Order: sequence, then C-alpha cells, then structure tokens
Amino acid sequence: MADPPAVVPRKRPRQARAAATVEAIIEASARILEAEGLAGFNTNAVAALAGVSIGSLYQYFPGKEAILAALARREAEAFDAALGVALGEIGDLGTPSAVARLAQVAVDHQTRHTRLARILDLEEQRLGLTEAQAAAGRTVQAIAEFLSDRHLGGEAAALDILHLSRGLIDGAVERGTTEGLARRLSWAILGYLALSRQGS
Amino acid sequence: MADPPAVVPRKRPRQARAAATVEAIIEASARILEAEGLAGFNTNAVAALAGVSIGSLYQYFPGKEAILAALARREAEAFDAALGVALGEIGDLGTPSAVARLAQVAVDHQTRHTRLARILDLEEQRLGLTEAQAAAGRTVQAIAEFLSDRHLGGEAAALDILHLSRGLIDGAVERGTTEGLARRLSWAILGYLALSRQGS
DNA sequence: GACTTGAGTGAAGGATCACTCATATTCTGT
DNA sequence: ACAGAATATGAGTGATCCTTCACTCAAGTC
Repeated sequence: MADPPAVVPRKRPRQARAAATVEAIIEASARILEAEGLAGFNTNAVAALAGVSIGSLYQYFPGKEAILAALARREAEAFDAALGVALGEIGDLGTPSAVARLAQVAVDHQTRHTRLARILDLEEQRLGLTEAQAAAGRTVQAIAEFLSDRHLGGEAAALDILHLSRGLIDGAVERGTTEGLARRLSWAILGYLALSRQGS
Repeated sequence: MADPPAVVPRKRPRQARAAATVEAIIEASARILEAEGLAGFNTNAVAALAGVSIGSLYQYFPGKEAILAALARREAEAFDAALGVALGEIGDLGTPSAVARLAQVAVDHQTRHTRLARILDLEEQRLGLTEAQAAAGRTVQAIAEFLSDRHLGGEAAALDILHLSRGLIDGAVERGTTEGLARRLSWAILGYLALSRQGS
C-alpha cells in the first residue's frame, strides 16, 4: 500500500514575497489544469508558469496533491462567499426569483473554470480533501437553511440540487449552449422542489 | 506542439483469442480506472491485470488514449442500447411513469461505474473521441424523439436532461444516498420539462 | 513437411517527472 | 551595518512509465 499523499502545507509564508510565491503557484496550477487537464499538471510546469523555481514550490507544498488541496479549498471558499452574498440579498424575494438569483451565482462560478472544477471534484474523493469539503459543507448548510426557511426541503435536497446544477452547467458549457442557462437551471431546481414536496 | 494522441486501433483482431485479448485489455482498463483513477491507469498495469504482455497491448492499440477511446465507445453503446430497450417498452405509459422508467435506466447504468464514467466524460473532450460521441449522439436523438412525440421538448432539452442526470447521479453515488434516486431524478426531469413548456 | 501469417513476449531505450539539496540572495530586527 | 532568518535557485537524482523491436510460438495452407 502506498502512503496517502500529504496535502497539508509544509510551512506558511511569513514575508509578503513568500505569500506572492504561494499565490503564484496556486494560480499557475489553476491555469494549467483548466488548459491542459491533469495530464499537463506537473510540478515543473507549474513552477515554470508561476515564474518560480521548482525548489521554491517544494518549500511550501509537500507534493503536487497539496497544491490541488489548496486550490480546491480556494475554489470552494470563493463559491461559498459568492453564494453567501446572494443569499443575503434575496431575503424578501419570491421563491422563483430567489432561486433564479442563486442559479445565476452557480452559473457564474462554474462557467469561469468548468474544467478545473470538474477535475477538482474528481480528485476530492481520491485525496481526503477535508479543508475543501469543510467549505463545501458550509455551502450546503447555507442552501439547506434557505430551503427549510421556505419549507422547500432540507440538506438532502440541497445536495441534490447542487450536484444536479453542476452536471447541467458543465454540460452546457461543454457544448456551448450557455444562453438562458440560469433560467434552464431554475426550471430543474424549482421543478425538483415542487415535485419533492408533493412526494410524487 | 505535441501531436494529438492516436486513438484508432492499430489492427483488428482476426482470430477468436485475439478478440479475447482486446476484450481483456479493455475490461482491465475499466477496472483500473474505476478503482484507481487516471493516476493508476498505465499500460503496464493494464497489461498485467489483463494477463497479457505489454507487447500484445501495443499490437492492437497505438497508445493508452486509444484504449480510453475504445472504452468510451463501449460504455456509450451500452447505455444507448439499454435506453433503446426501455424506450421500446414505454410507448403507452403516461409521461411520469415513462420518465421514471428512463430515469431508472440512467441510474442503473451510471451507478455501476460512476468513477469510470466521470473520467471518460472528462477525457472525451481532450481527445476527440468521435466514435463515443457518435453513440452518445444516437442516445440524444432517441431521447429527443421521445420528448417531441409527447410535445415536451427537443434536442436541447434532451441534452440538458442527460447532463443534469449525470450530475445528480454522480453526486448521490459519491455520498452514498442512492435510495429513491430514480424518483428524485424524475422530479428534476419532470419539473424541468413542465416549467420549460410554460417558459417561465 | 515447408511455408505463411496471426498472435504473443519481455528486455531495453528513452523520456518525463517528482522531489532533494547545496548554495545564493533578500529581508528584518537591532 | 550586521547577523541570522527567511526565501529563492536549479542542476541533479532516481523512479516510473510509454513504447519499440527482435524474437518465439501456434495454427492453418499448400
């Protein structure tokens, strides 16, 4: 049995330039994964694109999977933050409008880095990316709360909706049919919620 | 620029045992991808698990991506076939029952090899897996026809539904909540169709 | 039995890539 | 100005892995 790959950072940057180095590495990784997929994701390429030496990379990350973990965490937190803002703005909207707004947030986020998101999603299971999962868990909770406030569902529904959204958005981006995507997504979500309430 | 990887078979098996070899290679690849992901998918491991020498593998496949292509095609055709059977059996059912039946087919198929399906899905873009896409195209057409017979939608709706299903099923398998999955999937599909008709 | 062809083998070449380490540079507090 | 800490460098190492190729084996044909 191979050891599970280490995913916790080796040390924390203390100076500003070190923080910039770490940031550059994560950003370069995101770009490479988006453009070339997992196949093109190697530490040499990441360091080169980040404009940093390979040695510096290993100062902060114990291995390539640790970079993935940091990236997954960054993305999960960005989504959670965007969703939090939207949830704060829709308190008094009707359900269809509120859902449409949330759908738009999901579309915006997922559209920016489709491929990256899918890859991270796939890798999250293989490595135990708990930090990213923690952020994702907050997202689920926020949605579940929104749903139960309106008596539309709970955590299970939130998860179903989140996953269904991912699939729909990814597919649409892949084939270039993103026009009216948020609306189409709203149909699926509202339909799911309506029918699940009546338990048909 | 790297050459795009070759994905067409090198030669066709002419004898029965050769066909068995090819089959063993494809099956071993499926098992490895499902169990270890892309990271564990290398030609040596495939050949070893298939009980075939590495040389034999290269007799029939010009490279590892060609195996992926063959596998993607096999999976796409299996799904298309299963769906075709179901479509033939639901001609006179009401829409909710018919959709439930189709949802069950999708759940059955996707549940068997979730990880494999996701990986293939991700790689189909990177390589131009036209053969698999052709089979997938037939699937889309079949669903589109089903929908338009009942005035529920067309090809765009079929694609949205297919992608949404993938996301929902993958997510449910990932977190182990497959109970009532076909029913939940039906909610999303029927809801999407109902709301898209009234164009809300 | 000689010949042909399809099938199978695995050692070895060569490329890629993760990761280390000895050294050099920059920063920070005093 | 200086020492020590933090940061950065990149050639080098070793392992993994893709792929080729020279060769053997088995089955069918004449």
